[in-house]
Amino acid sequence: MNELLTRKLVEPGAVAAWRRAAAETAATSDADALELVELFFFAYRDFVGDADRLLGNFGFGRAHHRVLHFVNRRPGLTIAALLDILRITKQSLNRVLKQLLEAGFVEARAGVVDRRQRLLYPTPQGTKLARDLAALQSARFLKVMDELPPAARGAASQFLFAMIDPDERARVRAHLACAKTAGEAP
Amino acid sequence: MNELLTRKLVEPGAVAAWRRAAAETAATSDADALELVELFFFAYRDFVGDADRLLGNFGFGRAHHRVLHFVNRRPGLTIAALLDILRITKQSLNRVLKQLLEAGFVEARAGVVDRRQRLLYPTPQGTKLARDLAALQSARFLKVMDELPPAARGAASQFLFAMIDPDERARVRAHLACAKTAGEAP
DNA sequence: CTATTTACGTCAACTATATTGACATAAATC
DNA sequence: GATTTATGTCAATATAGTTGACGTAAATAG
Repeated sequence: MNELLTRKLVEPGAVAAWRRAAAETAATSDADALELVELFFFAYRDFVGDADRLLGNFGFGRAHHRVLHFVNRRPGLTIAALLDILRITKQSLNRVLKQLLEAGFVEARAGVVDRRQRLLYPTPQGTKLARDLAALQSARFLKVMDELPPAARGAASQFLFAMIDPDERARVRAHLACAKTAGEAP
Repeated sequence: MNELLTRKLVEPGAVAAWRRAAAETAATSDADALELVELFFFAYRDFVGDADRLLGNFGFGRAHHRVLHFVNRRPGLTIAALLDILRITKQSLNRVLKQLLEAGFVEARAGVVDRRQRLLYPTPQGTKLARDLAALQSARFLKVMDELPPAARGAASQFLFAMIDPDERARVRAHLACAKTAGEAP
């Protein structure tokens, strides 16, 4: 891949957007919005593709990835909290969670305050896989941030957060606040 | 929804990012990257949720949406081109495409230059549904762009494009170049 | 003009991920 | 003691995808 070519490619509707921004007429047109819709589709397609390949080696799929990821990020997570994050039914969660428990990537301990609850923790093996998966996806972001002009970097985070349903933002914020930095001492 | 609260919420890692950007030390840490991974997950979850509800009324799913969307955006698309965009097998495409054809949302005409090809076009009904779906998703982007500071708007497009695999960018660029503005006269 | 390749369709079996609905159990709470 | 809560589980079903094998008509190469 030619670097010059690559650099030149980083600007679909961005050129027009910049011109308008520069001209202080920063409205976003319907055509721009449609372009964003498609870019979001392609970006997500490639984003999840990375992890899919690694997961295949373990006989796991995306569903396992999501569970392992959030358990690793928030050790001690309850089933109810996980269901709330993933927005799936308990039957659906139970299938993949059972596999992760049996394969020894996640373990469940009875809750101390409420013994009905099952608190989920990653095993050392689970932590390692979660870290490897996170590394793949983080690498994409780190590379992207490197490609982007410094001024655009903070904007990416703002943009994604603004894309979340307003009534969901508080929940996401709470999740981020109590999340562990992945890959801490296993 | 309290406006003040909402405004305050638009800044997960963004605060830190801004401080660093202001301090001219604009490196992106692993922790920031992880946060972006999760924001991307939540943002995409909500993004597709909008359209899912409308599709349900027609007995269609996401797969139908994607096909209809790209046929509407690029009338005259061939099966091969569509397979290349969606990255699924022809068997998988055929199932949903057949349903869209039978339901009268898409029609296929034999290619003029190569009569083996089937050129796909939206019917008036298909155009309407595609437009309604696009309107839902565009609305989210338009609202987001409105929430964001003008300087961050162009960055969103740049960011998403940079998230796409480098070897895919030329293809995406070509697609965007020859795409029709959705919702043109049916 | 025959041979091969290409663009597409189709049958079949299978996997992964989700759903709804009903029922079970143990622990917490009223 | 009755009820609610947190979770597990059985069963049936839907959607979206896969691989593999085979068919057919049209374009193209020899």
